[in-house]
Amino acid sequence: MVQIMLNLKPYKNLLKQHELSLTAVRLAVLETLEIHPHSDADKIFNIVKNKIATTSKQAIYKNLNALAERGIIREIKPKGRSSLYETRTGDNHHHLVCRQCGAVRDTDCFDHAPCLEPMCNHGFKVDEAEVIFWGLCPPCQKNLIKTERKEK
Amino acid sequence: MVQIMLNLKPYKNLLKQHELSLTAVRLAVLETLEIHPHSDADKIFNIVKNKIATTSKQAIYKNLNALAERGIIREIKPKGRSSLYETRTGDNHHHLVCRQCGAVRDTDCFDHAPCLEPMCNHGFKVDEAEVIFWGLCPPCQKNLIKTERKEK
DNA sequence: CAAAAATATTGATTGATTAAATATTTTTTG
DNA sequence: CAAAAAATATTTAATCAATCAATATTTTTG
Repeated sequence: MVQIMLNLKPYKNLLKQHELSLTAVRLAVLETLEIHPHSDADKIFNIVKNKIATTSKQAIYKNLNALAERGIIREIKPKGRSSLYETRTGDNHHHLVCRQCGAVRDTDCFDHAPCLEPMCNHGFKVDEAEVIFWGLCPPCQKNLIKTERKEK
Repeated sequence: MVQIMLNLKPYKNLLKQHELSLTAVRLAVLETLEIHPHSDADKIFNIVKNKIATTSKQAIYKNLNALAERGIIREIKPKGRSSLYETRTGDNHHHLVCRQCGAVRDTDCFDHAPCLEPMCNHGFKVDEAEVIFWGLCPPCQKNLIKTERKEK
């Protein structure tokens, strides 16, 4: 098991600013997301449980919602999966999701904010563009080629 | 109640091409989606039930999945909502979703296919870009202004 | 450190969606 | 066109993520 030292001070300040108390579970959730971006509640729960054996899934969910509401973390929800969370926020970056294995990768926004300008906005006041690129990650592309060969 | 006559022949051909049988429920689902784009399974179920009183939600779900798998319809899933379906496919168009009332509107893809080109693709082979623009629709913007005035 | 506020834990519940088994409809074939 | 085969529909039960409510514990504040 690898121990990674994280500086949680910036988060502690951020939580204070948002009038959120500094609880063990909350900090553990943030730490987990720093190390494992794009995790879902279940995965976070299992990781946090290693540190805080008595923790509950409910606490994980509540914290994820509280943090996401305040923009401290960001929630993405590719269809067919549970919600995923990440600490990288405020840059409107996008995601690549593998149809096969579910791998998730970040990719930058095209420009400063063109993503917030749809072709026709129907009078909508747009504040967020959520972009998911669906496809196959490199390993799954290779597996597909192997499978195709076998099928011949 | 307004009766709208729809020509379902193109769909019948499409279903044949995909080796799907022409069942009453399936055609009713397609007809419903033509008239009410961005409907969820429950809404479709209720509308279809008016025509086919004995129908089941299970049949609706199975048909939606079968049609979506073959690209005959498209599924979108804004976070926090059930899956929505539409018959407009193949043009990689995007969606505007109102945070307040949930209204959904189509908006065209920016260009022919730039949406399929993320900044950095991490070696992914991308085949679809799913874009949801979040914001407020015109009526909800007005309501917000009213509410702000009242609060003063 | 004690009171007040916020959060955590526990247990039950919801809601969308899927699974499995049987009945019915649609398609195919002679 | 009728019977067999295949596909689909219906019914009932189950799953899974996520939320709600009530009580216990922790954190914050003065």
